[in-house]
Order: sequence, then structure tokens, then C-alpha cells
Amino acid sequence: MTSIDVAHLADVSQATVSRAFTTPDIVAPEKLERIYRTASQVGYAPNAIGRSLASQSSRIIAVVVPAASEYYQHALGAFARHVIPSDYQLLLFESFESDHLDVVLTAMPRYNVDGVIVASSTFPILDVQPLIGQGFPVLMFNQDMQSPDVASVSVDNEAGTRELAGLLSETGHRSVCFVGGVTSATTDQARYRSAAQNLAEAGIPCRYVPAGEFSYDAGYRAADRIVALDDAPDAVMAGSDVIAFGLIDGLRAKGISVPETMSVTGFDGLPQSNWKAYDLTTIEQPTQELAQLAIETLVDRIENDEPTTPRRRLLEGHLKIRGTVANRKDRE
Amino acid sequence: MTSIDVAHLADVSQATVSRAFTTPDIVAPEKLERIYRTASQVGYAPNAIGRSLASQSSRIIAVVVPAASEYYQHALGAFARHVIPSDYQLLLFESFESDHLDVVLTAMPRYNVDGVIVASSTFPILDVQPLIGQGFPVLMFNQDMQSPDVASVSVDNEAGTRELAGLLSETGHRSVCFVGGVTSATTDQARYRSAAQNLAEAGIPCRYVPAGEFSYDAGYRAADRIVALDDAPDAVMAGSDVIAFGLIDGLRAKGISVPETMSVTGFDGLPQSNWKAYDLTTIEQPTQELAQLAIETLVDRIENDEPTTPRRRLLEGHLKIRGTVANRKDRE
DNA sequence: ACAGATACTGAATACGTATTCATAATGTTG
DNA sequence: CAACATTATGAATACGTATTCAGTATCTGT
Repeated sequence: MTSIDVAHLADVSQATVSRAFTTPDIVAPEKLERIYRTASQVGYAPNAIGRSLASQSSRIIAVVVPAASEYYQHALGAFARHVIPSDYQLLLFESFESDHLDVVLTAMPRYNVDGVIVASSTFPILDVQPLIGQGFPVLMFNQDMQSPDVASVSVDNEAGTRELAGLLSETGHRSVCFVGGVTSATTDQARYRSAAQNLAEAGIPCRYVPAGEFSYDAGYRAADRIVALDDAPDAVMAGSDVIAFGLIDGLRAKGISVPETMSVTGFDGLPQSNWKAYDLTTIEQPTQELAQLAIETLVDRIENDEPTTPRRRLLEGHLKIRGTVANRKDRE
Repeated sequence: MTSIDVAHLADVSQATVSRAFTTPDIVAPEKLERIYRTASQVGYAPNAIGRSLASQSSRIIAVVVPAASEYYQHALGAFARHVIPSDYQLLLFESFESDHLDVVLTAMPRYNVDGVIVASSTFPILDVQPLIGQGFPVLMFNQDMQSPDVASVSVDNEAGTRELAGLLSETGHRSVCFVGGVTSATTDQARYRSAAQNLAEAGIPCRYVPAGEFSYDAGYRAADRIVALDDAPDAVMAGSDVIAFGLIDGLRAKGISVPETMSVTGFDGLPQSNWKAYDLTTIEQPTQELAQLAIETLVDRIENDEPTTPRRRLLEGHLKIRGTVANRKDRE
């Protein structure tokens, strides 16, 4: 079934059928109705491939997400949900190790992809450069870039961490460790910096302990290092929820009770953070809103030469006070 | 950059350039080399859209996964990994509620999608029928279908549950409840049937308790119903890991210790099942192997009229004996 | 009633590649 | 060397749609 078949059946030209599906307002109402009727009778829908070739636009958005990350897998679902109303499709690229990036980057121009969402905090920024050079609309999710051609949407890491730091301070904590994941991750840097600064203002020291990656196992192992410290802290801020889960289990395995002797905070607000076994105090990312904003911002840049949406967007996370931060004020 | 440009530069015809990238063996070696050289100089790669239009094949596989399911999100990553060597791309469709299926189904023929992976145990089989009617190669992941035109790959639910039942029997359990998710799910039915049958053979009664959905919250709520039972069982088999997590937390919240007074088993082998807070005894699905097999089977059906891979494949899961099943033999 | 604007329409073309077909050049066999 | 098979190539065409261009019919205001 092609537009030509429908054109014959509805006794109009192929051009008119095409117009009926792209710019209906410039087609006479009675012909429009006739075209739609015959189209639905024979089950015709415009072929996206032909459409792409003719219009030089595929209505496809490529999305790159790290396969290993719980949070970005979660975000992927949100992208999929919010892309529906704008009638784009998602071409999926999961990034495993860095050498697969070439695959990603070469595949994009081939598919006439209209735009790209790069969701990661560890994705090497330089690798995105070729895309920008080719004029692809690029949206960085959770990572900012200086280039004016690159839009970004992310949670306000500084503000979120400030809230957590405030909570620890208010509840009378005296010494904190920040357990980061990948040191090169921009989110990691932003969160640690903000934690250190805000805690310092409250007179609380904050040491950095690297976990090595954003994973449960890394968090579990980091617990050993915390325990081995000369002067153990009374609170640990994890760079992400997944690290926090590992940390909690690791600490408890060492006989350290959370939160009685050591408080723990996370960051992300994964579904698991609300599971009773962890009941983690954390910053919940407004993932649905972030995803919606990301789609909007990218689509704006795809469709308009003069985009009206801001290039850089920050959304506030929500502090979820749950059971892993103790109140140490009473002690005094 | 088009094949015509490259043709001019390399002083050959466009047809030869095309052949160089599709059937290199029928091109003279020296021209081949010349074409590749100029192509890489100017950064040319065949455009997939033009290619799709001409060849009537897009090298795109659509994949439908339920957005809410932890396990299928996990499987999605595996699909993405194993599709790379076969040089197909994944077009992502997350299914939210059933009304979005139309969107999915109409989008597929439009994109000249070569094949479809439907990953779900609750996806209404009838909805897939139109796709089959249109002659799309379809692969059902974790759900079998009678039609000879539909291939399927799934874990052996019966065998897995038999192993779990065997374990419970060997460890001296006397009474079991099976907490299912969605009753209409084929996996749910297969797992319960196998559990009931194998336990019955060992003289152990097995009651069915519906949780309503495959989720943590549903499992948590189901714990109430278990506790309220007149004669509480000494073991609970959950229809999935996620239900088991909720169940464990729900039981513990009611003061019931797991596994001392009640054992719990799961099914799926999610990463979380190995987290210390749960340490869940479960059947681990060989997700990587399943995904690889799924891709292979589908690609075989896309590319060959007479597929050589079996239409229906079952893989054994791996019993992970961890900490949520107690040994009640000693008691006697 | 007339000039001019407006609303629609169809013919023709472009998008980038794969593939058929005919042809030329080369290799093989007796 | 003739007859034929083989290999390699380019011209032409098809894939399905969007869009430009030119043209016709209708409408507006005077």
C-alpha cells in the first residue's frame, strides 16, 4: 500500500495524498475526508522510510545510555514515555565500554537521526564533539557542556546535596565521609564539591572516599575502607543510591548499625530506596519531569532554527527523609 | 556525501560503489581499494534510509518491553548488547498500558522494521496477531505461541520451579504458599502449575495467593494475607524476585523472621537478589544467553526463508541457593 | 464585470541506494 | 582459433514520499 495506490482509489494525485498527511489544512475538506476514508479502508499509513528520504528528517531520536547504570535504565523508560506525544521514535544505543562509541557515532548519521540524547555522567565529552560538528542537535542528560550548540537537562546536584548536608548538620552529625563513584563523572564532582562546601560552612569535616564505580559491590567494598579509618565518621554520603545500598549492607555486615552508629544518604531516589530493607534517606530525582523536559528541549532544537527553550535546565530534586539518618542532637 | 560523490571521486559508477559496500566480492580488488580509500577520506558511509528504501529492509528490529518490569528492563540491556555483532539497530517501544499498543503496531510497518521482539509475559497474545498476519518475523521472549510463524525463547519455568520445589522438600518444609503476580501471565501459570505438581508429589500442599501484579508493593501487601491465613505455611514461593523482595520486607515488618519461621524463594535472579539485605534463594535466568538466542533466532528468520534455528527454545535457569530458605530437617 | 488575490491541485522532480539488464572484457576449453 | 563461459561494469530503474512549480478555478473588492 503506497500513497499512489490511495491516490488512485480516492481519485486524486499522489501529491494530494501526501499533503493530506503532512499539511492537511491546504487540502480541500471533501478530498481530505475521501483520502482518510480510503486510507483507513485499505490500512494505509505513510511509510516513514520514504518520508525520511524525501524530507531529510527521520523523526527518530537516538538515545545513548550506559547499560550498567540502574538510574539511566530507569530514565530510559521515562524518555520512552514522554517521546510518544511528540511522535518521535527512539533508536536505542546502550554503551558498554568506550570502544563501542564508534559504532554509535557512525550509526547515527546513517539513519538520518534527527537528534541525540546522551544520558550519562561519565560519557567522555570529547566523544560527542564529532556529532556537534556535524550539526546534530544534541542533548546531554545529567551532564553540562560549554558549547552553545549543546543543550542540557539535569537535576540540581548542588542544591540536592546541600539539602542532604543541611539535614546531617541539623541532626547533629560531626564528621562525614563522601563515597564517590567514578571520579571523572561530573555528577560525582558536583555532588562532592557541594557536600564539602556546605558541610564546611557548618563546621563539619568531609573526607572523600572513592568507590571506583557506581555499583553495589563498589559500595560494599567501600564500607571496609570507612570502617578501617582512624577516626570513623558518624555519617556517610554516597554518590548514588546504588552505592548507598552496598554501603549499608557492607557496614551492617561489619557490625556497624545504620543509622544508630552511622547515618547513610543516597542520591537518585531509585524505587529500591523506598524498599523497607534499606529505607534510604536520599534525593529523589524528578525523572519524569527531567525526561519530559529533555524531549521538549531536544524537539524544539530539531524543529526550530531559533529554539525558544533555555539551553540549560536544572530541576530541583526532592529530599526524601527516611530511615537511614539518625538524630544525634538528643545525645548531647 | 553520497555514493554518487564517491563514485565521481573514485572514477567509477554509483552502482559499483554500492556493490563495494554490499557485495564486495564481485568488485575488482583495485577498484574496491580505491573506493574504500576515497570513502574513508571523505567520511562516507552508506545511508541507511536510502538503503532501506531500495532494499526493502531496514536492518532495524523493534523491541517491545513493559516499562514497569525490572526484569524486562534488564533483558533490554542484554538485547542491546547482543544485537551489535549482527549489525541491526533496536527501535524501542516501551509498553505502558494496553492502549499504547496501537501506536506500537502502526509504527512498525511504517519503519520497514525487519522483525519484532515482544518481551513480556502479560502482553495479550491476540494483539500480536496483526503483525503475524502482515508477515513480520516475530519473536516472543518469555511467552510461547502456537502459531508456526512465531518463534519463542524463554527460560524453562517448569524446570526452575521444580528445582525450587525440590529444595523446599529436601529441607523439610511442610506447607507452601505460591504468591503469583498477574494471573493471566503465562509465566505465572507455568510456575504455579509446576510448583503445585512437584510439591504435591512430595506430599506438600501448595496454595495460590494472588498478589495482583509483579511488583514490590504487591508482594509487601501479599505478606499480610499470608500472615492472616489460618494455618500459615512454612515457605512462600514468589512468582518473581520483585514480589519476593516485597514479601520478605512485609513478613519481617509483621515480626515474622525469614527464613527462620518462613522461607522465601524468588524467580529471575535480578542483581538485587544477591544484595545482602535480601540474599534471596532464587532461579537465575540466563538472560545474556536468552537474549543472544533471541537475536539469533529472529535474525535467522529475517534473513532466511527456511530458518535453521528451532522455532521454540527453552533454556535452563540456575538455582542460586542463598539465605532465604532454612533447613527444617534438623528440627525433627 | 474586471483585475487581482486566494485556494487547490497535479505533474515533475529529488532524496540515496540496490538491483536488473545489457554489454564489454577476460578467461577457458576443445 | 573459435565457441563459449565467466567476470566486471555502467546505465537505467525502482523504492515511497515531500515539495517545487506552474496552472486552474474560485473569490474579493470596486
